[in-house]
Amino acid sequence: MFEPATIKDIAKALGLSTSTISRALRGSYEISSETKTLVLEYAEKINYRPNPIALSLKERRSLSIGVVVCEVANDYFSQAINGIECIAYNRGYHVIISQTHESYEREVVNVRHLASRGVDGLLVSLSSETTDISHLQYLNEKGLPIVFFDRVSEEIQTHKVIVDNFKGSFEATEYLITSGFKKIAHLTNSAHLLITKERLEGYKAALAKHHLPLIPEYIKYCNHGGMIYAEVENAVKELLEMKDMPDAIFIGSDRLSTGCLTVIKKINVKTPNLAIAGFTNSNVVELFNPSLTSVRQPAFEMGQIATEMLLQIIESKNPVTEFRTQMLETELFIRSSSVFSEHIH
Amino acid sequence: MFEPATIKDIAKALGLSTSTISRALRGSYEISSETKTLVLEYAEKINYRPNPIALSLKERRSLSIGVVVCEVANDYFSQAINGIECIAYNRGYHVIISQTHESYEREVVNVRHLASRGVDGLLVSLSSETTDISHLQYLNEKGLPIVFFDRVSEEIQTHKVIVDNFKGSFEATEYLITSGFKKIAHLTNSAHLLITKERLEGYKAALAKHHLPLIPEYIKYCNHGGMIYAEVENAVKELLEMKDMPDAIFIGSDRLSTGCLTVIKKINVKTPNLAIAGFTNSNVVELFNPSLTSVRQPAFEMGQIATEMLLQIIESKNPVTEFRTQMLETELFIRSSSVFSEHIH
DNA sequence: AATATTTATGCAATCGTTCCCGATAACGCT
DNA sequence: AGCGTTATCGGGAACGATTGCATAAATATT
Repeated sequence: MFEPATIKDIAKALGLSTSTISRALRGSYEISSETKTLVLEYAEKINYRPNPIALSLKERRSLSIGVVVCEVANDYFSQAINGIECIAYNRGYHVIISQTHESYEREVVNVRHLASRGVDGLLVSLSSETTDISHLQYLNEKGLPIVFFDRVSEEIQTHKVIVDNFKGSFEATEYLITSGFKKIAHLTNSAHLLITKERLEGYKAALAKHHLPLIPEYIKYCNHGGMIYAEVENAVKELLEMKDMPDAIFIGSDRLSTGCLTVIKKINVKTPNLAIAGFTNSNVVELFNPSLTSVRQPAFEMGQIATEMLLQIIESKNPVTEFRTQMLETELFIRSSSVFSEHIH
Repeated sequence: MFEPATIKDIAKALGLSTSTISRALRGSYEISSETKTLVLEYAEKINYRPNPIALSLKERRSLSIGVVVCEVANDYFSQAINGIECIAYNRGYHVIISQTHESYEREVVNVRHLASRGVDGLLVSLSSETTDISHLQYLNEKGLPIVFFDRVSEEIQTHKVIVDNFKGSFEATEYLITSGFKKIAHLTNSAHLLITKERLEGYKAALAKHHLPLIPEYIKYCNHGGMIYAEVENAVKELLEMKDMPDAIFIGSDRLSTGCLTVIKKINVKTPNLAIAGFTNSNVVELFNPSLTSVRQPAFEMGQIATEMLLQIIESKNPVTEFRTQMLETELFIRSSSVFSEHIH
């Protein structure tokens, strides 16, 4: 089958020892230049590539990092992975991606799998089901570098990359309010997630600032983060069937934003005065109808920063004990979905 | 740092040899049941996991497969990767993803990188720039299993998963024609790709069947597959600025479809009678405005089938010489973008 | 010419695991 | 008692690459 050339093959062919070959290939000063060129030319000829697996075993590292996300078919995460891959490949690392599909159990399995596979570090964005993080805590304490991005854990001390969820949420909600909407619902992810809490707080703060009442029935959680369509449909329907129906919905997650629009389109409810704003990283959000005022996260950049942080830990000589949490800004893109005047006339 | 327990640690702790431990852990018949339980219990206690890197070196396999696509932030490919991951993880394989960003050079680098990293096989969808496939040919001849999906090469004999591009293209074009459109342009990917040729043929055949002229100026290629916005913008503008402007555009690729809609929206051209149909796997295509009649590929299923094919080659005892090309059907989703009556009144 | 130094190379251990052998008992059979 | 058989375990060589140490030859120094 597939048998790449080894250092032994070169040694045998040239009548030298493997150590000489190894040194010649790495350009060691102890090897005569004639031998060096001899070895290099032959290696080139037979297209020799060092076996990274053997190197991993010896060097006790794999030059690969593991990524744990809920799924790749998601605008935010696929963009973040782009950023991760961009940095990782430049620094000679492979990226191994695994998806939890928002399941705690799959998260545990994947994390263990990656760790035992010998990744040098882990980039993690928690699943919406996860409350217990001992599987990560254990590995982290054992010395496996971990960096969180977006969906972080407060219980583990390590580098983290997040956005200012409170502010992003506050701004979007306030924008709805200043556009004339008074009854703003909040459709959001699982309550376990820190991002959910932070975004909820931003929403609450905006209501409070403008002296609007906080109506608990207006807040709908989707524990599967929109992975199950029925869950989103139920939540949206419940909002639209309330006797005191909201006039706007602020949505706290990427998948729920598109999910909510899909539901509204599908059930074909006449919602002339319903404004919608939400977190999403869709590149085609301006094409949506009903349109969507969006809060966009710098996904690509977050992936890049998280990867740089991880590689810093991995490649650091002495154990890293000082950790930082880098917070980036969201961007608000205003579209007609939340312009009150467009709806009333 | 991170130092997992090894078989040697167990051997030393229990006063046995490494061979005995190895055999006990694998349940060999030569080991007494007392020793077995002793070893198993101790291994459990210290949470022993076999080192997959050492195993890879010994077994000459890595239990990982490489995936080469243009990018993951693309509806079709992220869905296909979902299918790939689904099968691979169930069979105990890791998935290593690399992106070419439609660059031939990056494709060569990534393929070499993956091969030298010791993946057991490769799932490939060619970049739009690729014409020379000797980098894959070489590895394939050396015995590295490769399976193509979607963007396949005719020059390599191996398993392939495709859709009936001709038919999908024909149906969509014919639908535009029977909806009353007579001047149908074709915006498509790089001419190098087989899918481009097949989709062009389907388009041509539909025109021919309905006795419509084939106008060469109506066919626009985007050699970067839509990765560069300006390329798409130019192509669309050229179409819209023709004196005999087309009344419909049929688009041959996922990214170009959304790209084209974005251009039309952005340049804010009044196009009341312009119908648009195109290949796309967007899950939110029904939200688009202008709307888009879409040809959808069974991406998830294609990923699954390709992975099953690859694992079949990898795990086969004797060299596989009989290869098959599995062709799946596309699905046409009709939306108002291409309903003539909606535009004329 | 004898010794010191430099130059160029090989040996062997190492990483964690498996597996082909050999070794050592205990046991059964004639 | 002598032999073969079986059960149970250890030794050591792989897998591919690196590297400290030893060694040999060549050259330089006194």
